[in-house]
Amino acid sequence: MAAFLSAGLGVLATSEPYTLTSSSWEPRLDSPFPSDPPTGAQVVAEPGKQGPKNPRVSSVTVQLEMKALWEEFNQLGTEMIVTKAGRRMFPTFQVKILGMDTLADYALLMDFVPLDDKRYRSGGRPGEAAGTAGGGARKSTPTCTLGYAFHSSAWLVAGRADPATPGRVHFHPDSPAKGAQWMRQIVSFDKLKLTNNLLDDNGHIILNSMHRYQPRFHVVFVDPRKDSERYAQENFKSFVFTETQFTAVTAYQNHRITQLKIASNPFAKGFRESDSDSWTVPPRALLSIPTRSHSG
Amino acid sequence: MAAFLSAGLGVLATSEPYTLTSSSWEPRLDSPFPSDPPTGAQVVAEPGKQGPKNPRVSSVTVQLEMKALWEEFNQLGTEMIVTKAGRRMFPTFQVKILGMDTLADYALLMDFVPLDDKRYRSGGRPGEAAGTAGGGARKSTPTCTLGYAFHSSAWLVAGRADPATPGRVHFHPDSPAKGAQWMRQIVSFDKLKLTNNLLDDNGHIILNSMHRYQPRFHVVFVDPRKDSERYAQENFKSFVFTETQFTAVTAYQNHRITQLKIASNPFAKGFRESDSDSWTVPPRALLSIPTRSHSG
DNA sequence: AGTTTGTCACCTAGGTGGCAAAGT
DNA sequence: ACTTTGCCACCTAGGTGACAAACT
Repeated sequence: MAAFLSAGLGVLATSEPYTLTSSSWEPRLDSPFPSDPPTGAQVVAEPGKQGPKNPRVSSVTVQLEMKALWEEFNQLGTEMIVTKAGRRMFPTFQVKILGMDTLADYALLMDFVPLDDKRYRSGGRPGEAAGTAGGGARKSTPTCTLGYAFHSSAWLVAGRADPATPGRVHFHPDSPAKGAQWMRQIVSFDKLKLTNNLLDDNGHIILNSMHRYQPRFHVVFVDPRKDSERYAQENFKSFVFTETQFTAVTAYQNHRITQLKIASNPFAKGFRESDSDSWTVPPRALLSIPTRSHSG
Repeated sequence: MAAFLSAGLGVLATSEPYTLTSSSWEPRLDSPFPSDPPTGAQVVAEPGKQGPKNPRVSSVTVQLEMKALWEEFNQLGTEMIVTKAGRRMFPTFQVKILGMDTLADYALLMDFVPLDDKRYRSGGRPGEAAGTAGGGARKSTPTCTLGYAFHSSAWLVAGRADPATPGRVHFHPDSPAKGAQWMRQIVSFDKLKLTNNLLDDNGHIILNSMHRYQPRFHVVFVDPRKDSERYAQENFKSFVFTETQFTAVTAYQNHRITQLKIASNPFAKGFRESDSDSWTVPPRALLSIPTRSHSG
């Protein structure tokens, strides 16, 4: 299926750690990680300088759904489980799209870029978190080990990142489709799964456990011209929502992340306490995840 | 989504009762309905004269999956439940496709045409089935009320067909896709649902209960030419498998149909008797229904 | 009397985190 | 000591025919 786009994908560099390309920022206090850019500042991501763009994509605007929930997770340091068989993300990455050419064909896809070149570990005891890290190449000073309880204590830099995994992308299953179709309702990436299996042959996204990642969202205009490869650079637009960054883990490290997942993910309802009034998330966070269908 | 094809759909006439356009046939004894053409004779349907065709579709060949199971149902007189919310078909219509241009785009769709202009009812007592039908406009003589037990007794003609329902079509959700993708594995129409709700707004197939229908399968080459509407007639090819014809019902009329559904549909396992050895269907009939996915 | 509707118990299919055990 | 794996109970989500009640 993805053959129609393969040429255009070369333009998405996925190997180097992601850095914000636009706007300045100041250190924030609510992140458990050093040197984090601020989040939640923009409703619609500013993709920064990407060169001249086809108006078919330059006018496209994207809105992150469940933004409040993402921010709630991000303040604790979002973790996403990776398994051999592949695990969905929660929250699910969902967007509302505006500004497409209703009659043009677009493909939507996601990929994940490393947020830094570090490997983390969940070690030590509270108090010695900042000082006793192993043979790490830690450069920046960890500014905060805030008031949340880790499974053991805190995130420590454990060294340089493991070799980069194959930089896979995930096409939304409905790709390609007309702009009108994409804009009709919320687009949900609920089929996307994360795995730590380097040999995965199910097409899942391969990530290294204990590493941090930034999801990216790409809108690609399917150029009908025969020499469309020549225009690949102008025919896509990328969006980054910093509040969706996360640490890949094989088991949750921060117990408050676990509790928030249980409180907000319908599939984890079995682990909720009987009284369902003590949620920290608003009820709308529990609304069912919209899906898109072609058959209508 | 279907906009790219709407012009081409006009060529599919769905209003008049379907009749076999090719080959001769003789009366058969295993059908509970009068004047039924033979079934199961051809592995691949012969669509008959459809005018000159684009080689992109003329070389396409289609093989019905679960053929043995379809025939088993057809010998009893297949019934399909229709509900207000929409009900899936069982068996599911599934095909294996050969002969497509691997690089060309195709859309696959189904529609349903009336098999005759009659309305049926499930009336009378055994023995008086053939003679005492109500004020029907019955023209042909019912030849067989074979050795199976109806809920009451037999299918009687109850009069002329109700006004034809809106002739909806169901696009396979993966449409459009490359020939290579369609041929990679079995294509399953398991998202298709039948309804008796004339006001249905879920895009389901609308049928009249107590009427007989012939499912049809259409392969449409998505012509990249700007004036593709001009070539609509040559760009599609239709296939009919007579063993898939059925009567739409709101509740099963033939108890042997019910039992065969229970025996062969995994979702009806709850109604099976404890010993699972007394099936009349081969174990392969119970294999899971393959689905196709774009995300790989 | 025949047909349709809505509810139900019982399934399939698959997404949760917990947890013990294994791995490193 | 920390991380990963496999299995589990418990969910969501939705596909079955049975059945009683309603409809016509």
